[in-house]
Amino acid sequence: MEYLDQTDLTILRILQKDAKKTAKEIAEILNITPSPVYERIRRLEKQGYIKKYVAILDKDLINRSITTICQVSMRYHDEAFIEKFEEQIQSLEEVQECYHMAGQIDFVLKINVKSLEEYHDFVKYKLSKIENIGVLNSTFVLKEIKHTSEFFIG
Amino acid sequence: MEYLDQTDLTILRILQKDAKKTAKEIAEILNITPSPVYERIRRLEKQGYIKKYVAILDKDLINRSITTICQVSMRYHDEAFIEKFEEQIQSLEEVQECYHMAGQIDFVLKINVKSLEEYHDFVKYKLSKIENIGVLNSTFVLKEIKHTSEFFIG
DNA sequence: GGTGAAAAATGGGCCCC
DNA sequence: GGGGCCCATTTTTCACC
Repeated sequence: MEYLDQTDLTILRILQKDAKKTAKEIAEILNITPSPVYERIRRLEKQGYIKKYVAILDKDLINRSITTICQVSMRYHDEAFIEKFEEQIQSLEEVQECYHMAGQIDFVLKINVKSLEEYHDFVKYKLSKIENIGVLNSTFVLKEIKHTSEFFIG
Repeated sequence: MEYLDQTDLTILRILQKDAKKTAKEIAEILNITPSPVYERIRRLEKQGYIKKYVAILDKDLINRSITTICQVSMRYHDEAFIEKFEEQIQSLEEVQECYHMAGQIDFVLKINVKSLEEYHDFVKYKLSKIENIGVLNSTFVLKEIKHTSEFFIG
């Protein structure tokens, strides 16, 4: 694995805040010409540092205002059950995040829905249909204090 | 607030998956010319549906492999304490997400760090320095099953 | 650093509500 | 008459040498 220099890190910091910044703009910040900036960005994409570029939408405007954190524990912990659970979670479009955890809680899920009614339907018809779920504990987000896709670089 | 038609929704679905799709490519999918696609995207940006465009980085490659979910409860629930807590959390760059929750747990945080040692330092020197924290319970992510910035549209 | 290709952005004009 | 779409043009950016 090759290491990144300060120029690479600066480029990554800029792009994870604003992917629309042009190579020219970044070049001005770095006091170099646009060409090496292009090349570095292409390299960072190719090496996998930059996975993709996405638009971040306003969840209230697109009617996904309700966010819940849902803790799930399995009844049995066979490899097969775990894998099947993970597979099924992937396909649930309401689930934005899912983590397999250390400790008593097996999985933590973050779910976005339109309304409390929709969450009810989600749990009733989708989540609880997954077999082998033991404990299922939902808590509702009152306010989003911070939510970013950025990582601290450096 | 104006409503979005199916064309708008399709554009949003495409862009939150891949912001590099050109207006021309989107136009081909929609069977229209690029111009209305441009115009709609500008409008969606102006109206706030699209908040920003960002690069998604690989957290392992940039050395943020350790993710923890941290549950925090406050000792006192004065407005002033809550607001100060929220303010201080905003400025912690290790914290990627923070939600004010309903229920016994006041806040849920998602934190990315390089190593267990760094997490130790984070809790010791940053998080626990915030006054009025009562309970602080960290659990570690063993595996990221799903993590997307996309919302289900529709 | 420079060049050809491509995409973004803009403006005029058309058609259908 | 207005909104949305198409087409043509200019400007900017990209990608490659």
